[in-house]
Amino acid sequence: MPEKSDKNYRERVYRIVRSIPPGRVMTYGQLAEILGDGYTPRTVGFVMHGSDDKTPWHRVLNAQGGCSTRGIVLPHDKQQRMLEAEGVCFNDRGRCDLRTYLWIPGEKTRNRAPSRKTTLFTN
DNA sequence: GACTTGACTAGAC
DNA sequence: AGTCTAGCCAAGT
Repeated sequence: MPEKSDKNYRERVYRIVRSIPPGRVMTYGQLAEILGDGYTPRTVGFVMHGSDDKTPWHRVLNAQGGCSTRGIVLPHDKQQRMLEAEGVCFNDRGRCDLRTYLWIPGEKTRNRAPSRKTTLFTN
């Protein structure tokens, strides 16, 4: 149980993000839900903004399976490229299939399903 | 201490 | 399928 220290929750976020294996991705909402203490995707995003090089921030995507870097200093292509290097396939719209690549902590690693026509989860 | 901004999301139109 | 709105929390001003 964290004591709700100032920067404790941030480390918690980093820790979770670091636990994401290569070739897998997580969403801000998912992270917020894991944190649970009333944290929201916004907060997670803000934390990720100050992530270190040790944190695989590129494995964190938005709920739509795309990069929400909002064109700050990070070229969205960069993140996509890094993920592609790890085996994540993106469609023409720059979105990956979360149903296939979404990582859920605690779940067993399952083989990556073959690209099923790049159908989006929320059709 | 109030106001604004931000690497978000879900729901409504 | 795309656009708009409201809710949410933390940090900076």
